[in-house]
Amino acid sequence: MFELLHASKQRFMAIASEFELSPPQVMALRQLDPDEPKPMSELAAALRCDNSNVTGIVDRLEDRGLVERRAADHDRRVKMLTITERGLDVRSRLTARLDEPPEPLAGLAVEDQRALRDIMRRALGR
Amino acid sequence: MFELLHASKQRFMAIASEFELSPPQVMALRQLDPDEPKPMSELAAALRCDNSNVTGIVDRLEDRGLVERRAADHDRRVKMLTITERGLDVRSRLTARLDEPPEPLAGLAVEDQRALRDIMRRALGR
DNA sequence: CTGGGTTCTTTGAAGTTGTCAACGATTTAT
DNA sequence: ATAAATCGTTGACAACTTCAAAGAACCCAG
Repeated sequence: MFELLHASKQRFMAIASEFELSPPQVMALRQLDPDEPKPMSELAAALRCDNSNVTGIVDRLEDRGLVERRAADHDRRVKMLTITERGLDVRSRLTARLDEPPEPLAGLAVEDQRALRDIMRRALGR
Repeated sequence: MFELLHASKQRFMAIASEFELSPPQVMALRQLDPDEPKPMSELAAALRCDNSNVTGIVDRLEDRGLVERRAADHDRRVKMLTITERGLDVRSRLTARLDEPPEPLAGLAVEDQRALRDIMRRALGR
């Protein structure tokens, strides 16, 4: 189990660096819904980290033109995050890459893959 | 899958902070064999990070008296890492805690757990 | 045995992540 | 209208990470 987790982490970081993104930046991009702008605090909650941390992460994503801040209509304190066109392109290639079955699992028999999927569903409660 | 990884990471960090250790410190302690001193470079390889990185991590473990550096007999350049008595105590409690089945998996039926174990073995080539 | 190249660890600089406390702007409740 | 709560930012600090460069020790000619 530990082994698998470590391998997955390595894979994740390798894919992240393919796009010259740090792991938290990938997580942020992943969380951002292309159709639905999301406030900073919501992203912080999804990432389970402090609000002030998200400030820096978004700063760097914005510097690369992948994300945009915009003041919300209903409350000028909150900043809504939207993905730019470039961000969308990166995001889609990134998620495609991440959704590929990881190498150790890809070699499994189809029946094993199905069994694994079903067990996972039961474990996570759906 | 992603969900499970994220949950596992949270669990790992929670257990690490129970012992007031950072994740890399836990990884280092885990890698260290209580019976067999290991050189810094070997630890760096196991952790898949730069040698210079290990210096700092071991510094902090040594400050807490969990680990000791000792010059190797055959080559005074290499520093062998040994676990102190306190380190051994922490390490054993830590691994015990980490080896407990994670919550989402503990609730599975015994047959599912076995099937999962078998599939994992096949995936990792045993 | 002496010198040059190699290897192991450390140091320093730089960048990212992470937390906490404090602040400014804004909103909400009294 | 004033006070309290909320959102994002900033600043301080600690840890991790990598890279380049240095120091110490080793090894191998010559």
